Amino acid sequence: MKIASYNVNSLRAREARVLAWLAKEAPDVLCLQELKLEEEKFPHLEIAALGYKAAVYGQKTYNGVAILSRHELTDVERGFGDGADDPQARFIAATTGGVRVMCAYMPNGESPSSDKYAYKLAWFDRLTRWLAPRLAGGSGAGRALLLGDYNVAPTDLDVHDPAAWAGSALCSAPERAAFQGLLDLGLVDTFRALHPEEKAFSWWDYRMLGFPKNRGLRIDHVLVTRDLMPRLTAAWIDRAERKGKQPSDHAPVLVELSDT
DNA sequence: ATGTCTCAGGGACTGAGA
Repeated sequence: MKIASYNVNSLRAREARVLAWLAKEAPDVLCLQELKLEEEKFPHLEIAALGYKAAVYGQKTYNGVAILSRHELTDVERGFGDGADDPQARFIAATTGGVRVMCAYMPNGESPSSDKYAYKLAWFDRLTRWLAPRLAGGSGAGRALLLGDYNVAPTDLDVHDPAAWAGSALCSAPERAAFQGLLDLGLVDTFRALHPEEKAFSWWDYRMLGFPKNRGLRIDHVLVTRDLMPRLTAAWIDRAERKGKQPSDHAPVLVELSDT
């Protein structure tokens, strides 16, 4: 079972490219972030033509997430349902192919002095509180994945120039602590588990020749429950998808799980 | 070197967000 996550930075601007990637890569499940459109504008027909069902949580202009799957999608949850009155569409979960898939677009945070940074830390706290009871037990609790654009580089190994990024949003200690808080719930960073020493990135700034100079960060992650780890056979970043004409600023990240 | 991309509003460009 191949499961992928891809921040597309506008599905409208990237539709042909994303559909071509989906057809070529043929994952069982694909989580999308930064759709930047309402569900009414989601290309349901084109996605269905490739053999996928879709659960969408959209929003005009910003944010927006979706889960695509070759299998049925059940028990769809949009947002945390925690009464926070948050209009930002950043989280969707569904059960498919025998696993619980949770797709997230974490806030960027801008800079530690920004209101957006406080929102980011609060959002991680809401996610952690939402997740804790769901991973604590019950049927299926042990077979779950949390994947998406975390907007956090967990360690300096995930940063092209740690000194330049020290203390900045995406790399600051409180954000890394929030990321660790998710691991403490019993989740594992799949890429790092299989590639403990590898310096690899999933996002490169459009500016300053970020990609040609490989000045990137690893901020897109596939976390899985410890119960799923014995099934994990591969975890990788599709760096080639960041090349070519009109790419997203992110590359897709993927994992392969054996069937049993 | 605040250097790119995307969107909305409004109908050319500016500002926001990343």
